[in-house]
Amino acid sequence: MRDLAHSADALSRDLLDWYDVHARAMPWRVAPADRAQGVIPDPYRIWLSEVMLQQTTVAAVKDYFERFTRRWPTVTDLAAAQDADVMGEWAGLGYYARARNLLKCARVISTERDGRFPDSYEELIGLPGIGPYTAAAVAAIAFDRPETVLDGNVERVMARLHDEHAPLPGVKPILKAHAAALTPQHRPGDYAQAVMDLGATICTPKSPACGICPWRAPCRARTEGTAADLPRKTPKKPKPTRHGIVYIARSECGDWLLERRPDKGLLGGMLGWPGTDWEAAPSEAAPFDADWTPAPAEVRHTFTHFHLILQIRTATLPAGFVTEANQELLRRHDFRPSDLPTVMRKAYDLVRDTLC
DNA sequence: TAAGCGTGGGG
DNA sequence: TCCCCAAGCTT
Repeated sequence: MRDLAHSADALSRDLLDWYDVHARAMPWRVAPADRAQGVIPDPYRIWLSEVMLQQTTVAAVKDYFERFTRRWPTVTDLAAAQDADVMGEWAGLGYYARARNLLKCARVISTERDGRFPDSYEELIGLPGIGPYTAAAVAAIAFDRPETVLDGNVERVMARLHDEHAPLPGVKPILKAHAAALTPQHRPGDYAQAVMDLGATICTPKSPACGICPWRAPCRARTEGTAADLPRKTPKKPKPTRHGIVYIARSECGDWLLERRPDKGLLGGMLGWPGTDWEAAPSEAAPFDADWTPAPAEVRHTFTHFHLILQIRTATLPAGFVTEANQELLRRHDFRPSDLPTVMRKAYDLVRDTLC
């Protein structure tokens, strides 16, 4: 790989100068001015925010972060929480394995490390839910270690800065090397956040604002006019459409019949309505015999790798109904629709007025 | 290693 | 409407 015309020191300095002025305020972030005054970030809040931010936008995370930290102010508080409460608070944020691993990790930190987070990449990586990105991010942001973060933003910024045309994910090691070469020993925590802010606000996927970029001078893709086309990616597979049926039942006194989904797989560990598997063609699988009423509308929902069309049936639960091991009968005041993953809440929203 | 794993917003 | 994408991890 060729070196840039500008030194790594000059680049990191220019970016930190830009960050000092343009750093976005976030609930978990210590502003650069406060950091300069000696304010230290709370590793628990940095870790929690980074896990929430995996494949998730800042806008989507903010409210969840506020609710989590209000309810569980420390990692020890979180470790002591009920599984169902944590899954319920995570509902709607997606990628639910994150919530299960979050709780596992909190319990390891709480019981095996006296509630204190490790401060190095090597000790962080491999904790439940902490991979290469999150380990580097926590080490850099919470502990100001000179680790290199490589997320989608940094990949894009590096691909453009060096005009790398080879497609992701194959080119990732090259981009990581480019990023590592720029990581400074001075203020590495602020620098890590600065590169990501740059990618999120200036070096955006479409129509990047090259004219106001602190790296406009050294950027090769800007010179070549290729910025908007980078990084290249290998084409994605088309999403198939699957079908299913959910069965929403209430007892005479208003209790709701729900199921706790198995930990592994789609929506693992989350609450949901009893229903069929989701496959190419639906087949009935009612949780009990009844005169099930088809709902007039159906749920359309898209997951990471397939589209789903979900029919809904409703019925009244027979008196004396006995729940299976994975089922729960939730009293009207104990049932919070916000505890449901979005696809299940959509089904609820379509029938709630006819059942309440 | 490539596939599985959510959701909401923007162009 | 549809596709892309977002501070990735696990198996």
